[in-house]
Amino acid sequence: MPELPEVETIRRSLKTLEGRHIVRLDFSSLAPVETTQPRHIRRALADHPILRLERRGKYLLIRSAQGGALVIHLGMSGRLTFFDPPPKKFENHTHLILRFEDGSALAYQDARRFGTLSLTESADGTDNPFLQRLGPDYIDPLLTEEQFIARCRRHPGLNLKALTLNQGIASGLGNIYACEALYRASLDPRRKVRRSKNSELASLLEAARQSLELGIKHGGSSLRDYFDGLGNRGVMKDFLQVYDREGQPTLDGRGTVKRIVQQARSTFFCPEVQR
DNA sequence: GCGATCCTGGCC
DNA sequence: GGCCAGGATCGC
Repeated sequence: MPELPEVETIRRSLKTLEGRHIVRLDFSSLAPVETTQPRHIRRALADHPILRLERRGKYLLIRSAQGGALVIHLGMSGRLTFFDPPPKKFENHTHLILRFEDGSALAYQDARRFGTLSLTESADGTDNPFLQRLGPDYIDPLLTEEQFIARCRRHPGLNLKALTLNQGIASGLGNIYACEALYRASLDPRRKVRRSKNSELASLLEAARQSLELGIKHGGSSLRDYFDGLGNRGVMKDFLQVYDREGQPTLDGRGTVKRIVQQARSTFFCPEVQR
């Protein structure tokens, strides 16, 4: 479900968590398949305040004043919601509840359980297997064109759609913003990296940045499941050029949107614009 | 590099 | 009942 703009919006909406003292962590018996042992997570977080929230690609980090951080991936259906006061009974599929000293709570909910809950004890996350394989953030200003192109060139056989979805090359794009970025760069998602010029890869980086920043500006795309940490919707859906518009004109009216399947996922694109 | 696979829920 | 869904890993 959530891509970089959605996770960033959630992060910003949960600024209220900073300084809140965690007194208890309640895990469900059906936590996501990839969950670090609850007792390890408890040991790292319980009885200490939250220092701040960080983001790496689509991962959200809840950093404890103790130094370590809970590393959350929301998968397809994950949701984080702050409650003050919390309800007596939480919604179905709530797998973790952080309870704070003042009675408020943060709930992690994930029906499909594709998400992950893990830990890092280091500042840079290099001790965490998920963060370890992550490439630089697309919106990290320290990521240069040259570096991005070099990282792309390691995968000459990938088509451009698969390239954009690969979090090891650069991180943060998911299916929505991958389609949007390729449209913005006027690049055909079926084209191979080896058939692409350096200037085209550079324009893909720039297009990805603009697509993601626009998503952040509009609070993310609420298509079905996504809400920020306070339960608010994002309006980016109204600004999407091609995603979920099969058979309709692109938002800017430059052509008609087609849907194809790549890597077993829908790609929305406009053949008249993208070559 | 590609397809199958992990899950549940909503919609036709 | 079948198909689809903001994801990513794993085995061939």
